[in-house]
Amino acid sequence: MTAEPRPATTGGPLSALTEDDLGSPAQRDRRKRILDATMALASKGGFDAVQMRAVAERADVALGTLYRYFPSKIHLLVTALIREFGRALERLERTPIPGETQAEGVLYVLSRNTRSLQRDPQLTEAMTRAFMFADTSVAAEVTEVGRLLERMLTAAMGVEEPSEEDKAIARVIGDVWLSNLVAWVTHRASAEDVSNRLELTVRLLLGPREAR
Amino acid sequence: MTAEPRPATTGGPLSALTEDDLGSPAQRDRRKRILDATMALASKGGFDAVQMRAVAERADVALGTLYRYFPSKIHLLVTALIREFGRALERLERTPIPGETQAEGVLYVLSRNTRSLQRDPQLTEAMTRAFMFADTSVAAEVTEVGRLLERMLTAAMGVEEPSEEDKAIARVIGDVWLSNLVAWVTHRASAEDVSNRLELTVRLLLGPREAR
DNA sequence: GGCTGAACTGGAACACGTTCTTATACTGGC
DNA sequence: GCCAGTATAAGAACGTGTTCCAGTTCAGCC
Repeated sequence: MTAEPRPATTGGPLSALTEDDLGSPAQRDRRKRILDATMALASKGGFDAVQMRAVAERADVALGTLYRYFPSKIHLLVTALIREFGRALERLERTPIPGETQAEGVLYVLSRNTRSLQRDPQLTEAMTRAFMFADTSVAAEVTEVGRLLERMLTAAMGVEEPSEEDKAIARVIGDVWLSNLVAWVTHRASAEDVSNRLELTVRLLLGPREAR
Repeated sequence: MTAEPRPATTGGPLSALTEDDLGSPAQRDRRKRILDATMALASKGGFDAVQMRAVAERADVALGTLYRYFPSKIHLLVTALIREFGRALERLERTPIPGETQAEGVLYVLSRNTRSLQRDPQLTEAMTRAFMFADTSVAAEVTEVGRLLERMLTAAMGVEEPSEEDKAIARVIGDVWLSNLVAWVTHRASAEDVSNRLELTVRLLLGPREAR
C-alpha cells in the first residue's frame, strides 16, 4: 500500500538488506514488521511455522515484497538471529560481568544467553536450524553472527583489545556453544548436559590445567 | 522390480532402516544402490542435486520405495554420512596412528579426514548441510555420527578405554571440527583457516599450556 | 498538476519434498 | 502349485519455498 525508492536495484538483492540500507521510515517499518512477524510465527511453531506466505500476511506485506527485503526464508531467520544477538550484546555491554576469572565471566555470559534462548524453544529451533542450514548465499549474515558471538565472548573474557589468540579461543567456545545449542534443540542433549559441557569446555580452555 | 518382506511395518519407518534390519539380499542391494546413487548425485551437484526423484531413478527404484527405505532426504544424506564415517573409522583402526603426543595423533586424524572430505566438496556440502539441518526425527542417526566421531578421536588420542574426560575432549574437538567444516563448505573459511584453527584448538585442549 | 520509474499488491505458476493410490510382483507357508 | 500378505512400481496429488507477471501506488521532478 505504498512505495518508496531503494530496497533494491531491480533484479533482486544478493543478501538481506541491512537496516541502514533502508531510506524511508515506511521501509524501516516494513522491515521491522516482517522480522516481528517472523519471530512471532517462529515462537509459536518453530522453523516449519515460518511460512513465507504466513509471514507476508502477518506483516501485511505482499509475498513479492517480502522476497524483496529478504531473498529467502533462511536469510529472514538468520537476520532475525542477528537482531537478537545484537540486542543481547547491547545488554551485555551495558552491565558489568560478574566473576573473578575469565572462565567465570565466560560461563556467566554463556549460561545467561543459553537460558534466554531456552525460554523460547521454538524460536530458538527456528533460528538455529536456519543458521546451520545456511549456504554460501547467506555467508555475510552468518559471518555477522560469528562476529557478534566473538564480541560477546571476548567481552565476557574481560579483554577490550582481544589478541588473535583471545579471538581464537572465543571462536572455539562459540563453536561448542552452538553445537550444544543444536543438540539441545534436537533433543539430543538436556539443558543440564549443555551446561555441563560448556563448563568443561571453558575449564579446559581457560581454567587451570590439571595433570594429565 | 521385486518384493521381499520386512523393510518396515506398514505405516512408514520412524527412522532410516539400519543395514542389519534388511533381511533379503535384494533389499540390501536396493539399499546400497540408493546410497550409492545419493552419493553420486551429491558428488556432482551437492545438496540441491540430491533430488528424491533423481535418486530413485538412478537407483532404479520407485519413489515410494525410496521413502520406505529412508523417510526423508535428510535421513538419506545423514545415513550416507554414517556410512562414510564408518568406513573412515575402519580404515583408521587398521593402521597405526603416527605422532608422539595425543595432540599430534589427533591432528593427524583430523587433517587426514579433512583432506579426504575436501577432495569432494560437493559431496561434503550435501552431507554436512543435511547433518546440520537434521531435526529431532533424525536424532538417532545424528547421534550415531557423533559416536563415530568420538571413537575416531579417542582412537586418535591413543586411549582404548576413554574416560569421561577423554570423551568430553573428543566431543569438543569434534564440535570444532564440524563447525569448521561447515565454514569451509560455505566458503567462510579456507582450507588453511580450517587447518590453523584445528591446530590451535588441539593445542589448547591437549597441548602444553603456556603462560597466559 | 502531470510524468517517470521504482516499489508494492495480488495472485498465478513452478519446483521439489513428501504422501497417497492403484496395480503388479514377489515371498513364505500350506 | 496356490494363497495371503507385503514390497515394489508407476504416477498422481499436495504443500510450501521461490519466481514471475500485470496492474497499481508512491516519490521525486518538471
